[in-house]
Amino acid sequence: MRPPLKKERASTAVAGGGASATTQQLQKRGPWTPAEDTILKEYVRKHGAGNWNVLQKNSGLQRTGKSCRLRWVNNFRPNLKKESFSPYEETLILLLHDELGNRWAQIAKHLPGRTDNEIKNYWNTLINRRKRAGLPMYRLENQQHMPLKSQRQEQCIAISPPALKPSQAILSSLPSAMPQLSENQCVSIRQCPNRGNNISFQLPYFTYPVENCLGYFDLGPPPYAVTKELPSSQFSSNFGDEQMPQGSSRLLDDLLHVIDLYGIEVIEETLKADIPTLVDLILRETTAPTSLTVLPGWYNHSSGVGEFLNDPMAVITDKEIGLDVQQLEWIPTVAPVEFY
DNA sequence: AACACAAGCAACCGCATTTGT
DNA sequence: GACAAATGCGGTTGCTTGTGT
Repeated sequence: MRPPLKKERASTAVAGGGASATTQQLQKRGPWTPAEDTILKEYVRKHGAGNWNVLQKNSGLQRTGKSCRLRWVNNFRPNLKKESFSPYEETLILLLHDELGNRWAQIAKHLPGRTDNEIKNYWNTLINRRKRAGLPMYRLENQQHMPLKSQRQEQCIAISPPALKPSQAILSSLPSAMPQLSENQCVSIRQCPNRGNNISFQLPYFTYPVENCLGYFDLGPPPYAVTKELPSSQFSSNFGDEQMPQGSSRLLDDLLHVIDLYGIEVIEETLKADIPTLVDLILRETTAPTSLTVLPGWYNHSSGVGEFLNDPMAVITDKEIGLDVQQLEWIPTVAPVEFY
């Protein structure tokens, strides 16, 4: 049985905002009926949207002007989209929320055909889902905030750039049961306190799910894990001493995914005004002489992993860091890795 | 089949801002 | 400029629907 309602909706209840209690007591509340919708649409067709209180007085609708406006804006406004959010729209919401916060109306202006209400609902659903799953929120203030450089120095023995471009020695050392790395895929080797399904590198910015881990080298405790490089880790490392711009690495991954799908013009056109810092950094990085190259199909949406290839000259090999992979014991991960 | 619970979404409420007089 | 009404916005509620037991 559902819990007792805190406040039952009643047709005689006093609604908020504007009109007197006497007037409000006559107003109908709750879900709109098809008949009411027809009256509303017909009135707006004849007289246009706006003057909602006049509409309420002249149309015969027993609804407040506010209620009429809300019903129109959220359901009958021209060019409203009815389908679910696309991955592009979802990404835009994440990015814009990171920049603008809970300013739903501002966010909605960047998503034609979408209402602030549905964006707000989408966000709240997303947040609740992540809470239930025990996942962190996207915004930086919800994470431990440290400059990336110091994180790397403390936590990693090798991280991009230079990424560890697998040499033939590494490639040939992979057991046949493991998915094969291609020549141009980048990996990192990091200390890893544990193995199995719950591995985490315990970095504020990077929490690698198991599918990003290709396997482990035993160099003596602790074990070292080999991971595919997320786009953001490749990308952000080129910022030098700069801190990560607003947004988590996952957020940057999502944005790079958008660029991969729709081209860099998309972010220039739609996001430049809202998140200039992040967009500027991306534009700078992607147009610099030693530009990074997004490989086609680097992003696997289902697993959330991807590849981002550095300038070939910036990549070092296992030999260059003196790692003799032939002497290492290779232990496959529990879960197979999806490759593309 | 009946019930309990969770999730998603439409609508409400109160406050802030804008517009009209 | 002062005031009132209209409109817009964001937080919240509670209804509907789906799923598990």
